Amino acid sequence: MRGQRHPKPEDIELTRVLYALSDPVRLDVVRQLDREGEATCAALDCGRPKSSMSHHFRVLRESGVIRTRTDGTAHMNELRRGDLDRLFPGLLRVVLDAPKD
Amino acid sequence: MRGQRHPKPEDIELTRVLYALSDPVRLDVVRQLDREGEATCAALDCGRPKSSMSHHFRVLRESGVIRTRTDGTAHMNELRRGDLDRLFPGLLRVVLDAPKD
DNA sequence: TCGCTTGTTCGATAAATTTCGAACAACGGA
DNA sequence: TCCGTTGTTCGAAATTTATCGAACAAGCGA
Repeated sequence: MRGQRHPKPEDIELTRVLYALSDPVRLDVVRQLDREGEATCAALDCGRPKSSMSHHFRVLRESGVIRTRTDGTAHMNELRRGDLDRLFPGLLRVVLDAPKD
Repeated sequence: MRGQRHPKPEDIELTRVLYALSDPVRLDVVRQLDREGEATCAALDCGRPKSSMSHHFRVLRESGVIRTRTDGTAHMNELRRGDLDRLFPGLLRVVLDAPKD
């Protein structure tokens, strides 16, 4: 439960971001974060065990899609909207507006 | 070298499209098709063997990103711009405008 | 029809991902 | 300090993907 790795904006790669978003569970997390702004991991479980969700959060985090902040024992997650909009203008909007598969 | 499977527009799924685009080789193919409109598989090899490229073309095709038309012994590929723009407006533009990783 | 060209398919191997229980670590409150 | 909560990390198994040579298929021209 240590400081997580977040890529610097200039290290965020399109292919990794697309990959991170290409999973239904992770996409669902992104949609929830869009609606709710911020949320703990627990609040976002998609019916999966903690260890599974932890994996998905890591993929999202290391690709640069979300930022995780430690708040007590909880981890607050939020979209890196600013960075993503700057790097890939419109991507987040397209993905969030798309009909759920 | 048979008739290929192309998903109907209503069967194109966002997560599959994102996945298809999340590979550097495939993304490169998409960029070339954007510039050149249409191209044979051979014209698009990225230094990989035919069998490898054939795999990538299939992923792109079955996800709905490209359409492949048989022309003699050659296969002409093109982006499914219309379908993609209708389903996920802006996605193609964002991806094509993004700086190459 | 023979042969060349273009791609697909098969098979096998290697690598990466996903999943999830169990153990561990950090924090904060009683 | 002890304990409950929140997540991460570890390990292992199952699945999926990527790669690429070799064999195959189809169209076209000589």
